[in-house]
Amino acid sequence: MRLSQYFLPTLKETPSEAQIVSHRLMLRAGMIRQSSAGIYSWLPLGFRVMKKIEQIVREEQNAIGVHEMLMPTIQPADLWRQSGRYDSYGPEMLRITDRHDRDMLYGPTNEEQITEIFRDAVKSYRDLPQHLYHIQWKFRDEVRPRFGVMRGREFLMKDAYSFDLDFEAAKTTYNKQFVAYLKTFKRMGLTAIPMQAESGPIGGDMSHEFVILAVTGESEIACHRDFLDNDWLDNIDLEGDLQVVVNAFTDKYAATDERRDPEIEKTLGDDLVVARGIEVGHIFYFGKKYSETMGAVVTGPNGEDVTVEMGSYGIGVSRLVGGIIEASHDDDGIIWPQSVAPFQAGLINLKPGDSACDEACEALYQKLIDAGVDVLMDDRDARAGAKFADMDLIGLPWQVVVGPKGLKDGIVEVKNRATGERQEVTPEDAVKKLAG
RNA sequence: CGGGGCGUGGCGCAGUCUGGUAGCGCACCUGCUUUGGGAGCAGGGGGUCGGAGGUUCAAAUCCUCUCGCCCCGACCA
Repeated sequence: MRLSQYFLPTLKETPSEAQIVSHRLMLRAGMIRQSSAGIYSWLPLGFRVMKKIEQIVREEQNAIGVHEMLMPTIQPADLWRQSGRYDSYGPEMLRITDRHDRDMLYGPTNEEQITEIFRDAVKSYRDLPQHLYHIQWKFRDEVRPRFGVMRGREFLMKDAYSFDLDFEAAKTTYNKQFVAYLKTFKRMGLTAIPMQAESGPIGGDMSHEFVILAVTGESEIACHRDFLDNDWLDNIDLEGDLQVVVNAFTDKYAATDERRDPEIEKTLGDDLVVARGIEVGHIFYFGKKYSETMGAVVTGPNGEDVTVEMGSYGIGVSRLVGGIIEASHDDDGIIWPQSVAPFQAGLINLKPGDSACDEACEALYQKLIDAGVDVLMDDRDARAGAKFADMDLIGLPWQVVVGPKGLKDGIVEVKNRATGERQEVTPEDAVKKLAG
């Protein structure tokens, strides 16, 4: 991509409404613009990151055999009357009336919708288990949206729903998602700690929040120090026995604020860490809560009616964009992990109009593309300082700087955004380095 | 929803107390000079001060109402 032809409206100054670092950086880096409180437009750069995150989530869901589908954003109120949640959900639910005066709502979640689909289609235990997900926009009319996209009213979420015949099967499904979540967040360069959590208005017994640590985190958490000194985490074979992996994580103490246990914490002593975290995922087993109220029943092996066991598994996709920035930035801007970076590298032409620079950049640009490197070339007629500042701000993992001075010696500079390390190499070596 | 703050050009702000029809920096346009970490000089365009009503000879400034946004708290992916 050529920056001269791209839409990247960066800001030198921070808009006054943005307080926390991810919100500030997302506005300054031209990733988002606010439409109204808690509702954002995603500009090209931000959209790319969100799509990268979405794709990682998708791949890990597909890998455990969950099937992708898509349910609507607008749902009929009657569906929610069946579960009783139309009345209990409260003002967080955005209620709409259509032209025929029918009660509708903008979905804050999709348990009712998926349960209706399931119960109308699945009648025999032979068709179990079923495990489905979609990645769709949700709306929750928060009283007080804040923190930019981390606590918006409109947000993109992956939510999966499982249907099993009995508790044992449901537990296995839960474990699959548990491990899939570990892999998903790890791929994004995050350390997400599974924590015992309240199951909230969705209800249920077995529930874990996946929390990433950040000083600006929204809530306090407590956990065993081991989660931070995470070399043992790297030694867990995520491909191994599910229950063993899940136990490895759940055996160590980790709890959200409302679930903390003073007794256990006393025994931990110096191993106790209290920190702030951002919830990026939440998995629930809630048994028959919806299957009972909505009649999701199959015929069992002995001809008896069996009310199915359900669970739901959410990941805040749009929230993760902000969450990753909270976990990975410095004074100059964002530092994207490779896997979610909007481009892998930035190519800075320090002197557009200079034929040596132009030719070297065009050649490098093409070679990088040919080598499969997603590159953003800053070919704007701007000053060097502005280009460096913008490139640091948008946080691409690598920067290749091409200027007249280096070119005299046949050299370009490769900078690692995360470490700040710079190397002077030939253009050929630069391509090798980035492609490798 | 309780408490607090703020709305003045694209962004950041001053001016409001002590009314006299708008200013600064950045950004933008033109020209010249510059060119390896957000350039310099000169010239230029853009706002009627969130909105409505009121007081006054005169309102960004005073009064009333209203809308929006932000922060703390309660609540939440």
